[in-house]
Amino acid sequence: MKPSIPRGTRDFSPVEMQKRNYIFDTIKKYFNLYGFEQIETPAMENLSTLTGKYGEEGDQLLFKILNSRMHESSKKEDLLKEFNLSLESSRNTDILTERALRYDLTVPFARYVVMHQNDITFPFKRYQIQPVWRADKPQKGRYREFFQCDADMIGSNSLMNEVDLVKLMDDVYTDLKLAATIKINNRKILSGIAEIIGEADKIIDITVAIDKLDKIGVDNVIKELSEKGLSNEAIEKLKPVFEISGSNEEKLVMLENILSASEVGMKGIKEVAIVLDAIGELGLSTSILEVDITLARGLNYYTGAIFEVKANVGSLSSSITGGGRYDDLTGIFGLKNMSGVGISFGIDRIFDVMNDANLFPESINQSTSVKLMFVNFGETEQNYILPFVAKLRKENISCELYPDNNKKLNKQFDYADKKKIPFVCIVGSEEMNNKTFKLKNMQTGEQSDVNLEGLLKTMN
RNA sequence: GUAGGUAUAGCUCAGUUGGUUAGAGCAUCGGUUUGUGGUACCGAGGGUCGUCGGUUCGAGCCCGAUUACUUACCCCA
Repeated sequence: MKPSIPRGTRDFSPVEMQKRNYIFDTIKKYFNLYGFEQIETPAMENLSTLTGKYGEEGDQLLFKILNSRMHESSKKEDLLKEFNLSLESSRNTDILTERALRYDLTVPFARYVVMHQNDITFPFKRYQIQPVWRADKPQKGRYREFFQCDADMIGSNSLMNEVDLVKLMDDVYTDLKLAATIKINNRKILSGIAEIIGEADKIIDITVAIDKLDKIGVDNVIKELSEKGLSNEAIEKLKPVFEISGSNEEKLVMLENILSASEVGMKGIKEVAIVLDAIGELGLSTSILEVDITLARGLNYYTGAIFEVKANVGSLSSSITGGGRYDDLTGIFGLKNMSGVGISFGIDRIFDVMNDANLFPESINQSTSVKLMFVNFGETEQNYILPFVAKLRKENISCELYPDNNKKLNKQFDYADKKKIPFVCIVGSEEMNNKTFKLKNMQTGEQSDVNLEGLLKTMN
């Protein structure tokens, strides 16, 4: 049998893990620094917990888990009926599937908050670093299994949380030496636009179309909108929105003119302005903060600020971080008035960008931390060396004894070389008699006889 | 869902207008070197050419179908 792994999943080599951990550690460092506490939730959730939270598209991308032991069921007729129905259209039936793999970390977090509300002190700041699964068609920068690094604060309406998150993103990307543009928008502005032109129910079509402005141009966007059933006068009213450009402040002024009659819209503008002002005071180290009214984000649960980060380097055009504010995600689970805001770092895409642009420090291109390998000549030598290995390890020196005692020396040296182990120690009968160690520097090729003291000294 | 590309050794890939026994590099193993790697030289093993069917005297190559992988659009981290 030829081995393979499911499409959209990957194995990670020691070198890749070294690089991934470099990103994980950096993100974790700032999560802790900003006061977030770590939690974990199960890989699978009840299907009912997940459905309806991500919009139609998201629901289609859920990896559902087929119920087990269906062959033992006493309701095989019902099973068969449901199965046939599900061949006709997408449907979720408990009798066929009642669990699914998590699609993101935000909804499971909302579920967690409701379930553990008595133990939580609000506002609650949590972080979570775990894989999520989406039944998407894989392509560049898109995987079916990938890690998200989420930081959310829930139980606070303050816009200072948004400010904190922008600073956090800037800190992380500055530390990673990855030039990034943080795009910010607000769902209330989008609602305002839809309200003003009198097509509140077409808000998604409108934002999707606006999003394509720089890709396909004004004319094509208008064409697409009229195909979606937008009236000509609505499109006329929408035209000023297409013209919005300039600095962040200029954009907001233009928006104010357009949305002055919309209460929600004006509120959205004000929210963005407050965040911009605060960031203006604080300053960002390397990232650029940009108001982008075309930023829509499909996830249904966002109600306020929306964030999306793109790398300024590399060939990946998709976002490497996303997030926003959700006012009532816990409501559906029975806990009202719990506004939350959060962001999610997409570590796999960050990895791709950094690898592409050669942003990893040289020092982590090594897979092993082993400093010294002892050559293994045979059983006698092996037994003689073992206590020294233990001693070195007690001194915090990472070392190993070549495990097989019947392999030729060139084989053993080859192993040390491939693993990039910097020192090899040779102990045979001669060295045992003289109580010395023959130590070879694999980089320079130099070789010398030392006693135990000398060995420890060189290794430290 | 729509549209392209690819499939040949463990890996990365050559393979001419269809013609004898399908090749290379890397990797593996052995040797030059039984106590010395990274360099060099010599040698060995490893293939139902993704699968099924068709055209042909003859198919890795041409045609059809199918599966897997991959890229773009949509959407997303």
